[in-house]
Amino acid sequence: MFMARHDHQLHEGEALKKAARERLTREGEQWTDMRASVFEALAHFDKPASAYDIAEAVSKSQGRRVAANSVYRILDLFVNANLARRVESANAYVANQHPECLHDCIFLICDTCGQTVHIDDDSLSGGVREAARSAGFSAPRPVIEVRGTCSDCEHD
Amino acid sequence: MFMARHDHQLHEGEALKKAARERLTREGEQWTDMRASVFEALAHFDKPASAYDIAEAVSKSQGRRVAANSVYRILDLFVNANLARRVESANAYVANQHPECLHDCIFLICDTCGQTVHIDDDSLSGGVREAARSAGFSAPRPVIEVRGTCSDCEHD
DNA sequence: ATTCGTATGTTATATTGTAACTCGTTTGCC
DNA sequence: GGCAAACGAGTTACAATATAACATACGAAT
Repeated sequence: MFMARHDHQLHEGEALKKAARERLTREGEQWTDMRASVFEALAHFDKPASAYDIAEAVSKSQGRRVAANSVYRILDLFVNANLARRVESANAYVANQHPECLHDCIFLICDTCGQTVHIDDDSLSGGVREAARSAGFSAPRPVIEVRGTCSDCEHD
Repeated sequence: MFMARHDHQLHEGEALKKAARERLTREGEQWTDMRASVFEALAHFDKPASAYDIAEAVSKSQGRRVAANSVYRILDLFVNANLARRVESANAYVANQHPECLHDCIFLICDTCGQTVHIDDDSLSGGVREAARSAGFSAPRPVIEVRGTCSDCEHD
């Protein structure tokens, strides 16, 4: 089976941070220190991170106690602005590697190690959207995730 | 777009309860009073119910305090036995209307009223499974849900 | 200077989910 | 019958996730 190809850029490190900042400001929102800290913490995790994980990381990097509360607010903002995604079946968040373009994305989450890979396949997500529409749902936002075992964990 | 058709039976009321009991006993599990109560409570909700919602309903029907704890155990059993499904994006559960056959199912959840409809489309879910496999994931269990607005709530 | 909007802090609380241990009943075995 | 094993459920405690309500800080607009 063929995967939909991405010809847009995947950002990382500083480039990702810059792309995120630009995206957020283009939305008319501010790129504050706090938001930068939260984004940085989020981007440094190599698997989906809970709001509390992020609160802890930010607390460390700031040398003061940052409440989960504030992190939730910023994560909500990020999700709305397409800077981050929520992984529903893990109650956790990941940074979006290409905040400039909209996709329904598909997460593959390893039940063993928690590693999560993110694929885009607009034909699949489009099919799901269409199915929802023909059932009378408007403004559909597909949540497509797969729990399973990744190839690394399979070799045990 | 065409929907995969279901030619199997949709159960309701007593028939559903009977089908659930048969399925569970065929799995080698017991159909106890407590399990019957939980199933009944679950089946009576017209939208996904949290474990705590169910605990409350069961408490009422039994005239005594039933802890959420016990309900969770039974819900897990039900999910494993295909008597119920978990709606990940709502942290809630629904009864499976046809416990005798396996499907990856797709939930459409109205963000306004909470109503949830359940569709099966094996070509869509199969596509998601395949995408996961070709990314190296084994034993894939798709979670496909759509948040949106149902046709009833659209007319406001 | 005052007011307003926005971002964040602070505290409290609600909701969802597990862990650990106990008790009672049934079943099978001697 | 007596006993142990297996299972279902009760009970208590707690962990993890999420939201609500209100206070404070600060810059921009009037």
